[in-house]
Amino acid sequence: MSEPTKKSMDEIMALCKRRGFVFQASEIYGGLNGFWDYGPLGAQLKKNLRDAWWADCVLNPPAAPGGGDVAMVGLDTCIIQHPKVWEASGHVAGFNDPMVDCRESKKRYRADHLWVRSATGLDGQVFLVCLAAGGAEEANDAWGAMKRRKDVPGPIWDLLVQASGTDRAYTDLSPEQRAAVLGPDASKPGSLTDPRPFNLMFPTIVGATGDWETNKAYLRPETAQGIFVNFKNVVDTSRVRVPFGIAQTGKAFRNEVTPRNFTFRSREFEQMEIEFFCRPEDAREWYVYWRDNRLAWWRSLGLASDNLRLREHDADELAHYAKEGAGTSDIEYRFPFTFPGFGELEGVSHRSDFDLRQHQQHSGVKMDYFDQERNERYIPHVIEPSAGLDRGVLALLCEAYTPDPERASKVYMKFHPRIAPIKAAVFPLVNKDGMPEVAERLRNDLRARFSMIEYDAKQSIGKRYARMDEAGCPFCFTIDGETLTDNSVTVRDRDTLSQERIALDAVVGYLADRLGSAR
RNA sequence: GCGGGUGUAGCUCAGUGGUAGAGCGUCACGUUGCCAACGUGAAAGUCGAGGGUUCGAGUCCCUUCACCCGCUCCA
Repeated sequence: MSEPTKKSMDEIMALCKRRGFVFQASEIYGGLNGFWDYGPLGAQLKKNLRDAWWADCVLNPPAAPGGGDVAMVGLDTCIIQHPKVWEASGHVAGFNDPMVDCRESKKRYRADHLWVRSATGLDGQVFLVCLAAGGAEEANDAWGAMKRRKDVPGPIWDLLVQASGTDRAYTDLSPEQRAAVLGPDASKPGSLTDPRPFNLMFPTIVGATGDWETNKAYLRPETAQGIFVNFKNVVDTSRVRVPFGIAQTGKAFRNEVTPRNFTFRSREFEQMEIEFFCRPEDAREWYVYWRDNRLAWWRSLGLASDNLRLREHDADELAHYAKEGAGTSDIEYRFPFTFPGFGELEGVSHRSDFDLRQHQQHSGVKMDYFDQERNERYIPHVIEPSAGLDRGVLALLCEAYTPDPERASKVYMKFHPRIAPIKAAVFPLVNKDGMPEVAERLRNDLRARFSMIEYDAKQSIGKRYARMDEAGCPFCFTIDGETLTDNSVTVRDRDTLSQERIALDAVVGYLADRLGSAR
């Protein structure tokens, strides 16, 4: 195993454009920040990844911890849900955090993390600010920590020592008072902006004559809630019993503060989410099951190098629904733009019974589940493996990108055959002498049986191999003069460049063996 | 949101005030007959967009958009 090296994101992006994997959205109008389109090869690659996920999570999930079957069903819910869904889920409150910028230090803070004490400086009253995420009690500790710091400049130190009074929220100050506030990382007062709201959800209007006041709705910021609000429907109609899971893929939308890093942080993106419902006592066991199986799944698609890792969250970074749960972890990939760091591909978290309980409370509909085997009633706990489909595609593109100065294309895409957009190519060595007829017949046979099959009779054979290298096609079958006499063809392997002769009528079997369940 | 950089053909880039260019790729024809071969030819550009200065702007100025990098943010 060679040392991981940093690939050039610029080169990967150039190839994505050149070969039709990814285009900038609305490109002819100058593009739109945070939006990307998939070209012909990218669309197929993304579909292959989505299909592999569905096949391995819904249709044929890994065996249960104690052996035996795991019950999984699929769902496809709306992008626009009732606005109350997002009040219940916490997104209306949580996605509207007011933020404060510091003009001097260029830092940005959540307004509700800023706590204020007053002091009297040379120019009159000054307000000091400290940073504390937990609330007023934690702010008290934060002041103590500030006083123990050795790098506080003298004038500020003088203010700090005499700062007094109870902690007040920054958001409670008047505009005049804010002008006298000394930011946590500033040297002079008045560098902080007013709190500005950040609406991470996309608002929209339902109804052709709707107005913003009465008909406001949101594009979903996650697919998960569509599953939770259908929990009862699935239980009542699908003959599933706890433990079981509901899976869904689909678009989600977030007004990211800073879309960045190619498709990694997009404002429109696709998720692949599972909500797995289980008894509270079994949450830890199922958490471990999904965490380990999801990691193994990404490995099985070719992200098998040191570029993939599992990271358990620390207690202090857990989301509101996951505190004190069975665990939360990220499956992370080392992207060129995060190198040597990692970026999140999938999060596996124990959401406890938070969501079902919230919806029960807000809707008034009972979400508890009667377990007939145990004769007990409870609201199930949830283990959520939530993967980013577009991030998965990006990781596959980055992992596959393999520079090779020795070959004509200088680079090839080493996709796992299962997710490679083009499964195989068929070439007549020469576009005459009966070869095209045989090649076209083979192409038709393969297309009837497998996914995307490329046919190319143009230009030299070397160029055609090189084109397939950049597209990441794993196998090329070439019909030559010998085929016409003995019905054999050559197979050219993308990764080894080796060729072998096999019988024409063995090609279908050859491909089927190597593509496995993927077609 | 702040700072830095970039933006010219599908891709990589040259072009410092005076006719829009090259290499590669793409396409056609010929030749070749297993790794971007060769020959001839062709298509392809709102020079990111808008405004200004100028006799004249790809080039200078202003504004704006997009992408990359560093902060920031990331339920």
